[in-house]
Amino acid sequence: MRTATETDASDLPRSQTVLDMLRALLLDGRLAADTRLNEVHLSHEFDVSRTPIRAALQTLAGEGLLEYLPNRGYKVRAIPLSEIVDAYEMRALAEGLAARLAAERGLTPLQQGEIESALALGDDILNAPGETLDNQRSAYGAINDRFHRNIRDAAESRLVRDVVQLCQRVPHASAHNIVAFEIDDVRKRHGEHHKIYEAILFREPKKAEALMQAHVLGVKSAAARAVARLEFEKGSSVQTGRQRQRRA
Amino acid sequence: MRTATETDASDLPRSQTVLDMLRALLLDGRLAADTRLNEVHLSHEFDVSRTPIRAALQTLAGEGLLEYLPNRGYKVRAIPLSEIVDAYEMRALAEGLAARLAAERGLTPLQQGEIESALALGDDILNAPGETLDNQRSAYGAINDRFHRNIRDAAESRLVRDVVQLCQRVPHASAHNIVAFEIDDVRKRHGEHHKIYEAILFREPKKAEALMQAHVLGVKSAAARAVARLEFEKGSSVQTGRQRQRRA
DNA sequence: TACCGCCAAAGTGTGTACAATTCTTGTTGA
DNA sequence: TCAACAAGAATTGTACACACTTTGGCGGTA
Repeated sequence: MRTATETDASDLPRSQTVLDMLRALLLDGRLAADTRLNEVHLSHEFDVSRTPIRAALQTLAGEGLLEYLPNRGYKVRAIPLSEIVDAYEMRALAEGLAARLAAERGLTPLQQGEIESALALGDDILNAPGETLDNQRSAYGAINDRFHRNIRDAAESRLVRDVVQLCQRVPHASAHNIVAFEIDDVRKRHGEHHKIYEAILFREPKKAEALMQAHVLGVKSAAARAVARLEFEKGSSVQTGRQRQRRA
Repeated sequence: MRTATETDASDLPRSQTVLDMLRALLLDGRLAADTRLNEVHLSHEFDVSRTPIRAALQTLAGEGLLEYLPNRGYKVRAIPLSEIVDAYEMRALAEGLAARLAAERGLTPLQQGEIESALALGDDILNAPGETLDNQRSAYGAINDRFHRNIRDAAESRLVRDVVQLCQRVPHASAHNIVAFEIDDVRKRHGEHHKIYEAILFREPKKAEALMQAHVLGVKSAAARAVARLEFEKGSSVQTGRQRQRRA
């Protein structure tokens, strides 16, 4: 998600590595909630001094992944389930606004090309007969990113970009979970992409906003279903392979 | 706006002062856009070492007030007018969501009391015959804050809180500008507060959300009118006092 | 036994020296 | 005159030392 050219208010050349690695750890949930992060320990772990460690921790606290306690350092913030749900609600509003602004301001030829190729690639992937479902889903993740990112870019609003980023940095609230979706859900979302693009292309701000809001909320439901399915499979039987195949 | 108890992912005891002073400078627009901030210079200015300065700068970059360039330090980010407008649009959505969530989850007796007293105080202030208009407006600022803050608290969503904070930290996009509003605008906004509170009290999420969105967008328009009026007065004549009185 | 205060250990907050990078400026050559 | 280059200055990036705060344990006292 993060690129080197992104002016991200992050920090320093060397700290960059530390920051990215720590953030990945947190987003993947590999660090338990309420775990306290010792600066000296981390500095040995990453083989740097405390200075870049502190910089990274401060940035992560600013992103809401860590909690800061004066004179007592940082600890992993516990994310309540409600916050993950809220992240989808908020993102629906923010990306809806992005779609509206994009429809108002119009697309550059480049953005238009990017989006159309993303849509076409999506069509191909979802219709490819030889591919396995898992391959289709994981390949679709990148396509999905490209579609949404180009619309956000077209909105030309830093604030919208920041808010979406804030929502995506809530652990487990990212669309990367698409790999666990039902394939029918992925198809449905892709169809919605087409409709949203049309609305933006035809300069219908209200329609684009409404469609995008519904789209993201649809993703929320699909994610909830995916989580419920995974929980069910984990808890009920060891034959997850058969169940996954039947339901997909 | 910031209190000591707020877990704000900011930073360190001593840096706190530096951070707050620098932020105030930036929000008031007292530092020109693209000004580069020299760490050594600032450390002499505030009579601390570079360490707390760096911490403050990093936090401010995270808040979007500064821009970070690797190996080249921080500079004041230029805020385009469109971003101020976007901040109101985004805040309308976020506070709308807050109102909806508050209506869904309900108010605590304490929040109910806070809001009702804010509404009553507002009624008193706006109806007080002896007060000057300027006094009324500045006194209303705190009331306004209290109303909105309690609704956000009732939403119990960290993300909503963060997004609103992000919007309010866009220079010139804060409701503190209320001191420049037409007094009739302030009266209108106050009336909307009453309606919003009713909707939340009667547990009407959709209605609360719609009313709050319209309310904040109304504030946007009022702010735009206020800015236009100030520009007009500044550019047209020196008799600002008489004009302000006539229009108010 | 329960409670209080003191002390030591651990860990964070700050200052500062030094390394690495970027910017400035003066010089040289065409 | 201008461009390219190089040396020096300025500025940021990192490491590390030390001061302050917090915390947990220990012993003494009621």
